[in-house]
Amino acid sequence: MTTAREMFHQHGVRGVGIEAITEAAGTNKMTLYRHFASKDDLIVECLQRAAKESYLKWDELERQYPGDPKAQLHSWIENAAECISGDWRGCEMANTAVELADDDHPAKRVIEEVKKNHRNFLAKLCARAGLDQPELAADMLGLLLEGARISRQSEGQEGPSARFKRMAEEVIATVGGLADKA
Amino acid sequence: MTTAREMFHQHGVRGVGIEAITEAAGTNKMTLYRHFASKDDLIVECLQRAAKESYLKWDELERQYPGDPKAQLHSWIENAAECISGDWRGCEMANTAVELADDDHPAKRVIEEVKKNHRNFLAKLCARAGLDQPELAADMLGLLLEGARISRQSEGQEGPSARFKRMAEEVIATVGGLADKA
DNA sequence: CGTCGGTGTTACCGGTCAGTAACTATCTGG
DNA sequence: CCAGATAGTTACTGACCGGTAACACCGACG
Repeated sequence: MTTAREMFHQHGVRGVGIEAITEAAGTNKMTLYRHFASKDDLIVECLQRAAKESYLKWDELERQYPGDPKAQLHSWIENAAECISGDWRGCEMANTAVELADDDHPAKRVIEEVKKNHRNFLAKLCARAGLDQPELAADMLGLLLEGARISRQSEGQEGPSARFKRMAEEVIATVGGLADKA
Repeated sequence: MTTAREMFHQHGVRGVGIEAITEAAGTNKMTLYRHFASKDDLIVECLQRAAKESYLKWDELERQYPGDPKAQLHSWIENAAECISGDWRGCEMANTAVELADDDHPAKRVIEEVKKNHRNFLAKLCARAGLDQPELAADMLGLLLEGARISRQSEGQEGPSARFKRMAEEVIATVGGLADKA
Protein backbone atom coordinates (compact mmCIF):
# COMPACT_ATOMS: atom_id res chain seq x y z
CA MET A 1 0.00 0.00 0.00
CA THR A 2 2.91 2.29 0.67
CA THR A 3 4.04 1.18 -2.75
CA ALA A 4 0.67 2.19 -4.18
CA ARG A 5 1.04 5.69 -2.82
CA GLU A 6 4.52 6.05 -4.22
CA MET A 7 3.50 4.85 -7.65
CA PHE A 8 0.32 6.88 -7.76
CA HIS A 9 2.34 9.89 -6.85
CA GLN A 10 5.15 9.20 -9.28
CA HIS A 11 3.13 8.31 -12.35
CA GLY A 12 -0.27 9.70 -11.52
CA VAL A 13 -3.35 7.71 -10.57
CA ARG A 14 -4.34 7.39 -14.20
CA GLY A 15 -0.86 6.61 -15.39
CA VAL A 16 -0.24 3.45 -13.45
CA GLY A 17 -2.12 0.19 -13.51
CA ILE A 18 -3.15 -2.10 -10.71
CA GLU A 19 -0.87 -4.80 -12.01
CA ALA A 20 2.18 -2.56 -11.95
CA ILE A 21 1.48 -1.58 -8.37
CA THR A 22 1.00 -5.09 -7.07
CA GLU A 23 4.02 -6.30 -8.96
CA ALA A 24 6.16 -3.55 -7.47
CA ALA A 25 4.79 -4.42 -4.05
CA GLY A 26 5.81 -8.04 -4.52
CA THR A 27 2.30 -9.39 -4.67
CA ASN A 28 -0.46 -9.77 -7.22
CA LYS A 29 -3.78 -8.41 -8.35
CA MET A 30 -6.04 -10.88 -6.56
CA THR A 31 -4.59 -10.16 -3.14
CA LEU A 32 -5.15 -6.50 -3.71
CA TYR A 33 -8.74 -6.97 -4.77
CA ARG A 34 -9.40 -8.94 -1.60
CA HIS A 35 -8.57 -5.82 0.41
CA PHE A 36 -9.90 -3.08 -1.82
CA ALA A 37 -13.13 -3.05 -3.73
CA SER A 38 -11.80 -1.22 -6.75
CA LYS A 39 -9.03 0.99 -7.98
CA ASP A 40 -11.00 4.05 -7.00
CA ASP A 41 -11.32 2.61 -3.54
CA LEU A 42 -7.58 2.12 -3.36
CA ILE A 43 -7.04 5.71 -4.44
CA VAL A 44 -9.38 6.98 -1.76
CA GLU A 45 -7.72 4.95 0.95
CA CYS A 46 -4.29 6.11 -0.15
CA LEU A 47 -5.44 9.70 0.08
CA GLN A 48 -6.97 9.10 3.47
CA ARG A 49 -3.72 7.69 4.71
CA ALA A 50 -1.92 10.73 3.34
CA ALA A 51 -4.48 12.91 5.09
CA LYS A 52 -3.87 11.20 8.39
CA GLU A 53 -0.14 11.74 7.97
CA SER A 54 -0.71 15.42 7.40
CA TYR A 55 -2.87 15.74 10.48
CA LEU A 56 -0.20 14.03 12.56
CA LYS A 57 2.44 16.30 11.15
CA TRP A 58 0.43 19.38 12.03
CA ASP A 59 -0.11 18.16 15.53
CA GLU A 60 3.56 17.43 15.92
CA LEU A 61 4.35 20.87 14.61
CA GLU A 62 2.27 22.45 17.34
CA ARG A 63 3.69 20.19 19.99
CA GLN A 64 7.22 20.97 18.91
CA TYR A 65 6.97 24.61 19.84
CA PRO A 66 4.27 24.79 22.50
CA GLY A 67 3.00 28.29 23.16
CA ASP A 68 5.21 29.73 20.42
CA PRO A 69 2.97 30.17 17.38
CA LYS A 70 5.59 32.22 15.54
CA ALA A 71 8.01 29.33 15.71
CA GLN A 72 5.24 27.01 14.63
CA LEU A 73 4.64 29.17 11.61
CA HIS A 74 8.29 29.22 10.67
CA SER A 75 8.46 25.51 11.20
CA TRP A 76 5.53 25.10 8.87
CA ILE A 77 7.41 27.08 6.23
CA GLU A 78 10.46 24.92 6.70
CA ASN A 79 8.34 21.84 6.39
CA ALA A 80 6.58 23.09 3.28
CA ALA A 81 9.85 24.03 1.64
CA GLU A 82 11.07 20.49 2.14
CA CYS A 83 7.97 19.17 0.41
CA ILE A 84 8.89 21.24 -2.61
CA SER A 85 12.60 20.73 -2.81
CA GLY A 86 12.47 16.96 -2.62
CA ASP A 87 12.21 14.78 -5.64
CA TRP A 88 8.47 14.74 -5.17
CA ARG A 89 6.04 15.43 -7.88
CA GLY A 90 3.91 18.06 -6.21
CA CYS A 91 1.02 17.42 -3.88
CA GLU A 92 -0.68 14.04 -3.89
CA MET A 93 -4.03 15.64 -3.26
CA ALA A 94 -3.84 18.44 -5.79
CA ASN A 95 -2.39 16.20 -8.49
CA THR A 96 -5.13 13.66 -8.00
CA ALA A 97 -7.74 16.40 -8.12
CA VAL A 98 -6.38 17.48 -11.49
CA GLU A 99 -6.31 13.97 -12.85
CA LEU A 100 -9.78 13.09 -11.68
CA ALA A 101 -11.73 15.51 -13.81
CA ASP A 102 -14.99 14.03 -12.64
CA ASP A 103 -16.32 16.09 -9.74
CA ASP A 104 -18.35 13.19 -8.41
CA HIS A 105 -15.35 11.03 -7.72
CA PRO A 106 -15.30 9.99 -4.05
CA ALA A 107 -11.67 11.05 -3.76
CA LYS A 108 -12.70 14.64 -4.34
CA ARG A 109 -14.45 14.79 -1.00
CA VAL A 110 -11.33 13.63 0.82
CA ILE A 111 -9.20 16.16 -1.00
CA GLU A 112 -11.56 19.03 -0.34
CA GLU A 113 -11.73 18.21 3.34
CA VAL A 114 -7.97 18.05 3.76
CA LYS A 115 -7.43 21.30 1.93
CA LYS A 116 -10.07 23.04 4.02
CA ASN A 117 -8.50 21.70 7.21
CA HIS A 118 -5.10 22.84 6.06
CA ARG A 119 -6.41 26.32 5.47
CA ASN A 120 -8.04 26.44 8.88
CA PHE A 121 -4.90 25.18 10.51
CA LEU A 122 -2.87 27.90 8.83
CA ALA A 123 -5.40 30.55 9.79
CA LYS A 124 -5.23 29.37 13.38
CA LEU A 125 -1.45 29.58 13.39
CA CYS A 126 -1.51 33.02 11.81
CA ALA A 127 -4.06 34.30 14.28
CA ARG A 128 -2.19 32.92 17.26
CA ALA A 129 1.01 34.44 15.94
CA GLY A 130 -0.68 37.80 16.19
CA LEU A 131 -0.69 38.60 12.51
CA ASP A 132 -2.80 41.55 11.57
CA GLN A 133 -4.75 39.83 8.83
CA PRO A 134 -4.54 36.16 9.70
CA GLU A 135 -7.17 35.02 7.22
CA LEU A 136 -5.49 36.81 4.35
CA ALA A 137 -2.06 35.58 5.35
CA ALA A 138 -3.31 32.01 5.64
CA ASP A 139 -4.83 32.15 2.17
CA MET A 140 -1.62 33.54 0.75
CA LEU A 141 0.61 30.97 2.42
CA GLY A 142 -1.67 28.19 1.27
CA LEU A 143 -1.83 29.37 -2.32
CA LEU A 144 1.89 30.07 -2.44
CA LEU A 145 2.59 26.51 -1.36
CA GLU A 146 0.05 25.11 -3.78
CA GLY A 147 1.49 27.20 -6.57
CA ALA A 148 5.05 26.25 -5.73
CA ARG A 149 4.23 22.58 -5.84
CA ILE A 150 2.57 22.94 -9.21
CA SER A 151 5.21 25.22 -10.63
CA ARG A 152 7.81 22.64 -9.79
CA GLN A 153 6.16 20.32 -12.28
CA SER A 154 6.05 22.93 -15.01
CA GLU A 155 9.33 24.73 -14.54
CA GLY A 156 11.40 22.28 -12.56
CA GLN A 157 13.32 22.79 -9.37
CA GLU A 158 15.06 25.96 -10.49
CA GLY A 159 11.86 27.92 -11.05
CA PRO A 160 10.01 30.25 -8.71
CA SER A 161 9.29 27.37 -6.37
CA ALA A 162 12.92 27.53 -5.28
CA ARG A 163 12.20 30.91 -3.72
CA PHE A 164 9.18 29.72 -1.78
CA LYS A 165 10.75 30.11 1.63
CA ARG A 166 11.66 33.73 1.03
CA MET A 167 8.16 34.49 -0.24
CA ALA A 168 6.49 32.85 2.72
CA GLU A 169 8.69 34.74 5.15
CA GLU A 170 7.87 37.92 3.30
CA VAL A 171 4.18 37.22 3.72
CA ILE A 172 4.27 36.78 7.45
CA ALA A 173 6.69 39.68 7.79
CA THR A 174 4.85 42.30 5.77
CA VAL A 175 1.36 41.23 4.84
CA GLY A 176 -0.09 40.14 8.13
CA GLY A 177 2.80 41.01 10.34
CA LEU A 178 2.20 44.67 10.99
CA ALA A 179 1.73 43.71 14.60
CA ASP A 180 5.51 43.40 14.72
CA LYS A 181 5.96 47.08 14.18
CA ALA A 182 3.20 48.18 16.50
CA MET B 1 -9.21 21.80 -32.93
CA THR B 2 -10.86 24.39 -30.74
CA THR B 3 -13.01 21.47 -29.68
CA ALA B 4 -9.91 19.49 -28.85
CA ARG B 5 -8.67 22.21 -26.55
CA GLU B 6 -11.98 22.45 -24.79
CA MET B 7 -12.24 18.74 -24.26
CA PHE B 8 -8.63 18.31 -23.20
CA HIS B 9 -9.18 21.07 -20.72
CA GLN B 10 -12.50 19.76 -19.45
CA HIS B 11 -11.64 16.10 -19.07
CA GLY B 12 -7.87 16.13 -19.07
CA VAL B 13 -5.61 14.98 -21.87
CA ARG B 14 -5.60 11.47 -20.52
CA GLY B 15 -9.29 11.42 -19.78
CA VAL B 16 -10.58 11.95 -23.28
CA GLY B 17 -10.09 9.85 -26.36
CA ILE B 18 -9.39 10.85 -29.91
CA GLU B 19 -12.71 9.45 -31.00
CA ALA B 20 -14.66 11.57 -28.51
CA ILE B 21 -12.89 14.70 -29.69
CA THR B 22 -13.46 14.15 -33.38
CA GLU B 23 -17.05 13.18 -32.76
CA ALA B 24 -17.67 16.33 -30.77
CA ALA B 25 -16.03 18.31 -33.55
CA GLY B 26 -18.37 16.78 -36.10
CA THR B 27 -15.71 14.80 -37.94
CA ASN B 28 -13.88 11.52 -37.50
CA LYS B 29 -10.60 9.97 -36.51
CA MET B 30 -9.07 9.62 -39.98
CA THR B 31 -9.44 13.28 -40.82
CA LEU B 32 -7.70 14.16 -37.60
CA TYR B 33 -4.82 11.79 -38.22
CA ARG B 34 -4.28 13.35 -41.63
CA HIS B 35 -3.47 16.63 -39.87
CA PHE B 36 -1.75 15.44 -36.73
CA ALA B 37 0.79 12.68 -36.45
CA SER B 38 -0.40 11.42 -33.08
CA LYS B 39 -2.37 12.31 -30.01
CA ASP B 40 0.76 13.70 -28.41
CA ASP B 41 1.25 15.86 -31.44
CA LEU B 42 -2.28 17.17 -31.11
CA ILE B 43 -1.68 17.96 -27.46
CA VAL B 44 1.48 19.87 -28.26
CA GLU B 45 -0.20 21.91 -30.96
CA CYS B 46 -3.11 22.70 -28.69
CA LEU B 47 -0.73 23.97 -26.06
CA GLN B 48 1.18 25.99 -28.61
CA ARG B 49 -2.03 27.64 -29.71
CA ALA B 50 -2.82 28.39 -26.08
CA ALA B 51 0.65 29.83 -25.68
CA LYS B 52 0.17 32.11 -28.66
CA GLU B 53 -3.09 33.34 -27.19
CA SER B 54 -1.35 34.16 -23.95
CA TYR B 55 1.39 36.10 -25.69
CA LEU B 56 -1.20 38.10 -27.59
CA LYS B 57 -3.07 38.82 -24.39
CA TRP B 58 0.07 40.09 -22.71
CA ASP B 59 0.86 42.34 -25.62
CA GLU B 60 -2.65 43.69 -25.61
CA LEU B 61 -2.39 44.29 -21.90
CA GLU B 62 0.67 46.45 -22.41
CA ARG B 63 -0.88 48.29 -25.32
CA GLN B 64 -4.03 48.98 -23.35
CA TYR B 65 -2.24 51.17 -20.80
CA PRO B 66 0.84 52.48 -22.59
CA GLY B 67 3.41 53.97 -20.26
CA ASP B 68 1.35 53.10 -17.20
CA PRO B 69 2.89 49.91 -15.79
CA LYS B 70 0.86 50.16 -12.58
CA ALA B 71 -2.36 50.02 -14.56
CA GLN B 72 -0.92 47.14 -16.56
CA LEU B 73 -0.24 45.28 -13.36
CA HIS B 74 -3.73 45.84 -12.06
CA SER B 75 -5.14 44.85 -15.40
CA TRP B 76 -3.11 41.65 -15.20
CA ILE B 77 -4.66 40.92 -11.81
CA GLU B 78 -8.12 41.54 -13.20
CA ASN B 79 -7.39 39.26 -16.08
CA ALA B 80 -6.01 36.53 -13.85
CA ALA B 81 -8.99 36.73 -11.53
CA GLU B 82 -11.27 36.14 -14.49
CA CYS B 83 -9.32 33.04 -15.39
CA ILE B 84 -10.06 31.68 -11.94
CA SER B 85 -13.66 32.67 -11.48
CA GLY B 86 -14.86 31.23 -14.76
CA ASP B 87 -16.06 27.70 -15.12
CA TRP B 88 -12.59 26.71 -16.20
CA ARG B 89 -10.72 23.84 -14.78
CA GLY B 90 -7.48 25.54 -13.87
CA CYS B 91 -4.59 26.18 -16.22
CA GLU B 92 -4.29 24.14 -19.40
CA MET B 93 -0.53 24.12 -19.10
CA ALA B 94 -0.23 23.22 -15.45
CA ASN B 95 -2.95 20.58 -15.63
CA THR B 96 -1.27 18.94 -18.59
CA ALA B 97 2.06 19.02 -16.81
CA VAL B 98 0.50 17.16 -13.92
CA GLU B 99 -1.14 14.60 -16.14
CA LEU B 100 1.96 13.95 -18.22
CA ALA B 101 4.14 12.44 -15.54
CA ASP B 102 6.80 11.63 -18.10
CA ASP B 103 9.37 14.42 -18.11
CA ASP B 104 10.44 13.62 -21.65
CA HIS B 105 7.08 14.40 -23.18
CA PRO B 106 7.45 17.06 -25.87
CA ALA B 107 4.61 19.05 -24.35
CA LYS B 108 6.73 19.67 -21.28
CA ARG B 109 9.09 21.89 -23.23
CA VAL B 110 6.22 24.07 -24.42
CA ILE B 111 4.82 24.36 -20.92
CA GLU B 112 8.15 25.23 -19.38
CA GLU B 113 8.79 27.91 -21.95
CA VAL B 114 5.41 29.56 -21.49
CA LYS B 115 5.74 29.55 -17.73
CA LYS B 116 9.20 31.07 -17.91
CA ASN B 117 7.99 33.76 -20.27
CA HIS B 118 5.07 34.50 -18.01
CA ARG B 119 7.39 34.93 -15.08
CA ASN B 120 9.65 37.24 -17.04
CA PHE B 121 6.69 39.24 -18.24
CA LEU B 122 5.50 39.67 -14.67
CA ALA B 123 8.96 40.64 -13.49
CA LYS B 124 9.14 43.25 -16.24
CA LEU B 125 5.80 44.72 -15.24
CA CYS B 126 6.77 44.77 -11.58
CA ALA B 127 10.09 46.42 -12.30
CA ARG B 128 8.53 49.05 -14.54
CA ALA B 129 5.89 49.71 -11.91
CA GLY B 130 8.71 50.70 -9.59
CA LEU B 131 8.22 47.93 -7.09
CA ASP B 132 11.02 47.58 -4.60
CA GLN B 133 11.55 43.88 -5.08
CA PRO B 134 10.22 43.19 -8.56
CA GLU B 135 11.65 39.69 -8.82
CA LEU B 136 10.16 38.62 -5.53
CA ALA B 137 6.81 40.21 -6.30
CA ALA B 138 6.71 38.54 -9.72
CA ASP B 139 7.39 35.15 -8.19
CA MET B 140 4.69 35.69 -5.62
CA LEU B 141 2.09 36.85 -8.11
CA GLY B 142 2.90 33.92 -10.35
CA LEU B 143 2.69 31.34 -7.61
CA LEU B 144 -0.46 32.87 -6.15
CA LEU B 145 -2.15 32.58 -9.52
CA GLU B 146 -0.88 29.07 -10.03
CA GLY B 147 -2.03 28.11 -6.56
CA ALA B 148 -5.43 29.72 -7.02
CA ARG B 149 -6.04 27.81 -10.22
CA ILE B 150 -5.14 24.54 -8.57
CA SER B 151 -7.00 25.26 -5.38
CA ARG B 152 -10.13 25.85 -7.39
CA GLN B 153 -10.00 22.23 -8.45
CA SER B 154 -9.54 20.97 -4.91
CA GLU B 155 -11.75 23.30 -2.93
CA GLY B 156 -14.10 24.71 -5.54
CA GLN B 157 -14.95 28.30 -6.31
CA GLU B 158 -15.62 29.29 -2.71
CA GLY B 159 -12.14 28.44 -1.46
CA PRO B 160 -9.10 30.68 -1.12
CA SER B 161 -8.98 31.20 -4.86
CA ALA B 162 -11.99 33.49 -4.46
CA ARG B 163 -9.76 35.92 -2.58
CA PHE B 164 -7.03 35.96 -5.21
CA LYS B 165 -7.57 39.56 -6.24
CA ARG B 166 -7.20 40.85 -2.72
CA MET B 167 -4.04 38.82 -2.20
CA ALA B 168 -2.48 40.03 -5.41
CA GLU B 169 -3.25 43.63 -4.58
CA GLU B 170 -1.75 43.07 -1.17
CA VAL B 171 1.42 41.78 -2.76
CA ILE B 172 1.99 44.78 -4.98
CA ALA B 173 0.92 47.11 -2.20
CA THR B 174 3.10 45.81 0.61
CA VAL B 175 5.66 43.32 -0.57
CA GLY B 176 7.29 45.07 -3.43
CA GLY B 177 5.50 48.36 -3.17
CA LEU B 178 7.58 50.14 -0.58
CA ALA B 179 8.44 52.61 -3.26
CA ASP B 180 4.96 53.98 -2.72
CA LYS B 181 5.82 55.13 0.72
CA ALA B 182 9.24 56.48 -0.15
C1' DC C 1 -14.71 14.44 -68.86
C1' DG C 2 -10.99 12.92 -65.90
C1' DT C 3 -8.26 13.02 -62.07
C1' DC C 4 -6.78 14.52 -57.94
C1' DG C 5 -6.69 16.38 -53.16
C1' DG C 6 -9.30 16.31 -49.23
C1' DT C 7 -13.11 14.10 -46.52
C1' DG C 8 -16.17 10.49 -44.56
C1' DT C 9 -17.02 5.55 -43.34
C1' DT C 10 -16.24 1.09 -41.68
C1' DA C 11 -13.72 -2.28 -40.01
C1' DC C 12 -9.87 -3.78 -38.00
C1' DC C 13 -5.19 -4.58 -35.18
C1' DG C 14 -2.64 -4.61 -31.05
C1' DG C 15 -2.17 -3.27 -26.71
C1' DT C 16 -3.56 -2.07 -22.06
C1' DC C 17 -6.32 -2.27 -18.21
C1' DA C 18 -9.94 -3.14 -14.51
C1' DG C 19 -11.94 -6.79 -12.51
C1' DT C 20 -13.24 -12.00 -11.93
C1' DA C 21 -13.02 -17.14 -11.65
C1' DA C 22 -11.08 -21.34 -10.21
C1' DC C 23 -7.60 -23.63 -8.31
C1' DT C 24 -3.53 -24.37 -5.44
C1' DA C 25 -0.27 -23.42 -1.66
C1' DT C 26 0.75 -21.88 2.86
C1' DC C 27 0.12 -20.91 7.54
C1' DT C 28 -2.69 -20.60 11.49
C1' DG C 29 -5.12 -22.11 15.69
C1' DG C 30 -7.37 -25.85 17.98
C1' DC D 1 -3.53 -33.55 12.35
C1' DC D 2 -7.19 -31.07 10.56
C1' DA D 3 -10.05 -26.85 9.23
C1' DG D 4 -10.27 -22.49 7.80
C1' DA D 5 -8.63 -18.36 6.51
C1' DT D 6 -5.32 -15.97 3.75
C1' DA D 7 -2.26 -15.45 -0.22
C1' DG D 8 -0.31 -16.87 -4.95
C1' DT D 9 -1.01 -18.26 -9.78
C1' DT D 10 -2.92 -18.49 -14.22
C1' DA D 11 -6.07 -17.48 -17.33
C1' DC D 12 -9.77 -15.12 -18.79
C1' DT D 13 -13.52 -11.37 -20.08
C1' DG D 14 -14.97 -7.09 -21.69
C1' DA D 15 -14.09 -2.70 -22.51
C1' DC D 16 -11.47 1.13 -24.22
C1' DC D 17 -8.12 3.35 -26.96
C1' DG D 18 -4.45 4.76 -30.30
C1' DG D 19 -3.52 4.12 -34.81
C1' DT D 20 -4.05 2.05 -39.67
C1' DA D 21 -6.03 0.10 -44.05
C1' DA D 22 -9.13 0.12 -47.72
C1' DC D 23 -12.61 2.13 -50.07
C1' DA D 24 -16.34 5.23 -51.37
C1' DC D 25 -17.44 10.22 -51.86
C1' DC D 26 -17.30 14.95 -53.53
C1' DG D 27 -15.62 19.26 -55.17
C1' DA D 28 -12.23 21.83 -58.03
C1' DC D 29 -9.53 22.57 -61.80
C1' DG D 30 -7.49 21.33 -66.24
